[in-house]
Amino acid sequence: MDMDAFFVSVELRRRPELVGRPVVVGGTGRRGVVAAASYEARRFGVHSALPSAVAVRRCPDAVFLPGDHALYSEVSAQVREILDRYTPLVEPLSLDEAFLDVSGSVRLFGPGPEIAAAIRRDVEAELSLGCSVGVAPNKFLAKLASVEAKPRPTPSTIDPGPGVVVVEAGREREFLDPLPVQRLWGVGPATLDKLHRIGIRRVADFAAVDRGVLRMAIGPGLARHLLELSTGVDDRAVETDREVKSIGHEETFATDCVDADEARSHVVRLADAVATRLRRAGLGGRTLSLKLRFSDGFHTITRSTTHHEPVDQARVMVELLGPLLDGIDVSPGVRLLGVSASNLAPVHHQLSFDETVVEHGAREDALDRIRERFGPDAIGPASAIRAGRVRTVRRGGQQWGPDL
DNA sequence: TCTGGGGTCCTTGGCCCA
DNA sequence: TCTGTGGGCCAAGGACCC
Repeated sequence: MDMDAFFVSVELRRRPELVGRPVVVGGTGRRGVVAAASYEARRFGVHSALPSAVAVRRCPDAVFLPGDHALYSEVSAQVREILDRYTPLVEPLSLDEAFLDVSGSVRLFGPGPEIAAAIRRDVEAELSLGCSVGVAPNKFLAKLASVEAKPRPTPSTIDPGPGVVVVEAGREREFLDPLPVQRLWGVGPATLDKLHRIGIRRVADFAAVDRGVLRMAIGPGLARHLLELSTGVDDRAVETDREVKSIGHEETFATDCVDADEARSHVVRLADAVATRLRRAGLGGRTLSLKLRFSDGFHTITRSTTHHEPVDQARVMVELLGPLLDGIDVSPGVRLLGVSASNLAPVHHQLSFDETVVEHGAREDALDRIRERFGPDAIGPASAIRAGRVRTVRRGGQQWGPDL
């Protein structure tokens, strides 16, 4: 199940006067990108991940909206409620997409295509939103089928699309063969280029390719993966509760950071946000990573360190990340800084005999409680203050680029 | 007037150790 | 003792996805 132009459609419910116009949700600043575009905007070549500046050029008449992550999460939860009626096996992929295993629901609700139609009816009737559904024997094919089911913008009009596309078992090749190879999961720009060089343009071309040549071109792992997908094989189950592997925050600045002290205060702020989320999840990260993107050529580096025990305190995180940051020259200009924690494991403060950690743990617990009562901006680490103001990092708070 | 923020997974290379 | 070798962990980077 895949919501149609989700963020834009949610916005149009409260801005009905914009229906039928090119509408773009995303970053409005110089370094912003498009998060979602209405089908009217897509006719001008505007699509998600396109730099906002380019989108403005391609479609000067488009209405740009800043986006409201909290609202989209709320609506996403309402969609989820509808999906839950039809099966307990729902795997959310993002706010606007989910896999459903309905193999156990057929007796109650009818075959897959009927369930798909019922879900579309419910979503439309109760939420005034459109969605597309792919019905297939596995996740990979269902995902591709849902894309085929989507509305299509044409130069003159918008074709509403079939809404539901079914790929029946035994007819996988028929469906897959004519598709361009970039539609396969795992084929991005880099791999596409390599595949083109060895003459693979459509999924059908995999059948004739020399396996050795393919392995040489893209590596054995990806070769095996794509050969399976090209024949419609995908045995991944629908997973209802996938555990998180990492928690992080990153931020692109409106103006480059060239000063080491300023960079450090950004790291303090980001670490504080990451630590807060870790504590909320009852987790700590053994591996802490720093990410920097330089303005010169979009070049990105990461530096990481692994601690003997999971960390969920911002102060400890900064202590560990500080030396990594000190080893990097920021003077050429840094456009993005990120902090993330991986290698996650539960943290048990009460078992620690290290007085310092216990003391600071209690302090950060108090921080969490103050934020719960008075809001996320109520308090923050003093060392994160620049220009006399605490600026906290919020999930989705700056989702699509800086404001300026 | 060029590229966000949240992630996942894979590969490579170094190091340690059995 | 010397020399491989292979596994496990770690660090860094890259590709990809929504």
